[in-house]
Amino acid sequence: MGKKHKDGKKHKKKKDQTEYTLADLSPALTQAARSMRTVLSRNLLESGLYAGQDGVVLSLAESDGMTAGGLAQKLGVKAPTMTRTIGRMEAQGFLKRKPDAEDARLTKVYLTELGRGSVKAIELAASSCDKLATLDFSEKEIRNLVRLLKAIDANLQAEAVHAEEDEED
Amino acid sequence: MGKKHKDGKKHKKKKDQTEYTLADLSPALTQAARSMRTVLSRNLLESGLYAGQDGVVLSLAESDGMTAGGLAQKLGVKAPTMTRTIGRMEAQGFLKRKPDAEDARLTKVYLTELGRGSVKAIELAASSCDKLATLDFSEKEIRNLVRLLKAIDANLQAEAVHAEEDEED
DNA sequence: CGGCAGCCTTAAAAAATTTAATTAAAAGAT
DNA sequence: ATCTTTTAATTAAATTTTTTAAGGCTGCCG
Repeated sequence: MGKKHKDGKKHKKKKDQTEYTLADLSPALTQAARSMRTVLSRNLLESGLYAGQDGVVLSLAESDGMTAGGLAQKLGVKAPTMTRTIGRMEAQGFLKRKPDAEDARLTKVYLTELGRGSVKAIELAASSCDKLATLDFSEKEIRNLVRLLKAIDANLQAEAVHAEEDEED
Repeated sequence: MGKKHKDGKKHKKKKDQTEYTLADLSPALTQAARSMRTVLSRNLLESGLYAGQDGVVLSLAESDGMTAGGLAQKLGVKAPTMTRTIGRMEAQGFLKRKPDAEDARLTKVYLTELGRGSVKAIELAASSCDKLATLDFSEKEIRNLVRLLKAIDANLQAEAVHAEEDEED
């Protein structure tokens, strides 16, 4: 039988100065986000947090007492998903629910001591992940990158809202 | 529609020139990717494609005859997931499997006519999405953005592989 | 007061992904 | 040359996650 050589196909690193175009954006973004989430999830495990929970803690750290719906909207998930996430996190002791005094329909969410303590761990986990991801970036590049990512989200969400209105039958 | 002027004279102490830091990266990336995928999925529906399938078509368009495992690795999913995706896409007529002549263990995957025809639709859908996302970006910004995203993925995947080796009990 | 609308939760259903186990084939060793 | 080990893909089972639909409570307004 013919012998099989399997060398030389491991890395195709010949695209050092590739001219990326707009068409490369969505796959690159998807891939980067997936890798990011993989590493971040692993880092978060040590804090007892699961994927998706970090955003809740950070949102509350920034503005405690957000409503469940507000969190859902901010984090881009549906209401039941947020309910489940909040429920689990409440069971884990990271936060607690409290009905709003003025409007009893609203469920406001507050960080507990544990939750507030976990903020640093999350930031550390995220920081570690972010640092690894941007090892060879300049600070200016990072600022620009974040700025563009936020702009992308804003541009797309404007359209998403528009399309949502279309769904009304 | 859209905002032409953004005076931003609210009594917020944040001006337009928000100083983003490394810590803003992972949430921004996650959010942007989610919004991107939401819009892209909606665009792809018209081609009969579901989420995750576009990457397969585009990979094959770039290099037809990839193995199932190669696709899985490239797209960052586990083998069974790729098997299922390929199976569904084969049933949909977008591609076909063919055992490798030299190594019968390998399943090579080739685009069909339909699959090859869908490339343009995917690129169009992605392009539409990408354009919307980067409405107000310069071309230079886009190139830089993609370059950085690719670098992020590369940096993180290096670590992901490393950690995978750690898992060996 | 009674109906309507908003917000959250629960329940049920659907989908997707991961782990583990199976089949098949190639490479290597005895 | 045969047997063992390793690699690739698939199948099966189970876990997890997300979406849709329905229910319940509250505030608002006629």
